[in-house]
Amino acid sequence: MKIEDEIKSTVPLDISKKIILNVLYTQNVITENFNEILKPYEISGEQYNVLRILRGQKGNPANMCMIQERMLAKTSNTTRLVDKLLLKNLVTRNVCPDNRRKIEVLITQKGLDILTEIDPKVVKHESFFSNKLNSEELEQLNILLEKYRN
Amino acid sequence: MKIEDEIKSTVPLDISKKIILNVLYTQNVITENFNEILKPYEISGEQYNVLRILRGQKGNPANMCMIQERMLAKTSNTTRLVDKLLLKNLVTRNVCPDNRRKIEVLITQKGLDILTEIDPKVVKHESFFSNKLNSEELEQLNILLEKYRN
DNA sequence: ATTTTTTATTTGTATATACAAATAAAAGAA
DNA sequence: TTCTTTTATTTGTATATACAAATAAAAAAT
Repeated sequence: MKIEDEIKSTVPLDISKKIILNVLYTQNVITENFNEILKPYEISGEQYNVLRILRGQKGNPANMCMIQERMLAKTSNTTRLVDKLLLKNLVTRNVCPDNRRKIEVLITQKGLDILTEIDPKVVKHESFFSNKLNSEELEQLNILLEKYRN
Repeated sequence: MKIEDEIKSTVPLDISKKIILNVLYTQNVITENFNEILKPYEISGEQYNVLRILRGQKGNPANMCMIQERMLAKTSNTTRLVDKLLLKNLVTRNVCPDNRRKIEVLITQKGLDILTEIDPKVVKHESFFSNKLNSEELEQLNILLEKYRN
């Protein structure tokens, strides 16, 4: 479906506006779809993102700054996301002994187990969208998005 | 900058995941940039979106359902967005005489004036991104996004 | 050694998202 | 006409975003 139809636009839009709307709308579709996957696990998309970053640390603790700069939304409030994960025992949080300003955050086994359970569903989610394009188109879309953003 | 660098990914990502992250991250960049434009006018991106929809009605009142289905984020809470706009006298809200379940929302002259002031900045914002691609690439990006989303 | 600046994190506040439940009027069925 | 269903909107609650200000420890400057 064309973006004009998705937002029931009455006037024709120029290509610059269509692309902006298309990126914003596609993000919404992806996110809504992903939220459905996460619902049974009672974690939000941003909380999942933090867990994924922590797993990527492979046992090394992450501090708040590190998590922040790896987040997609650079203005996410990492403190409060970690608070929520802590309540669910999916992470641990301790003051760094070398630098008492820093906080060491680690994913727990329970956190790792949840990610392992979600993993195949994430792959399916990614395929659901990417299957609609052939591999050449996928590469092209990725290149164009990066060039568009600069 | 490649998406892996933006999120400081340590492991190589496959193309399906890269595109998802790229769409989500590009949306964040576009939105942050657009928020900067709106800041002096003290309206949010979603409030701007409602005003834009109301202007598109060309004097005909819009009801909540109509606004909702024209929004980019289909789960936006239109009632509360209109509440905020009402407080700033940018819209009017009245019960529809023909169907007392429906609400007629209209943009005020003050609302139209603000949009007129913002218009050239929106064009500049759109160009800021689209200037990075030639017209063939723009068409291609638009087509690929729509095909990707289905 | 004390003061200033920088760095890391937390807290506060307004707005928005996501989703469920409540309200209330209109339309349709018995 | 009365009851039931559908439609349109509002309200409640938890979470997240956006941004500014506060806190506090480390590093640098005097």
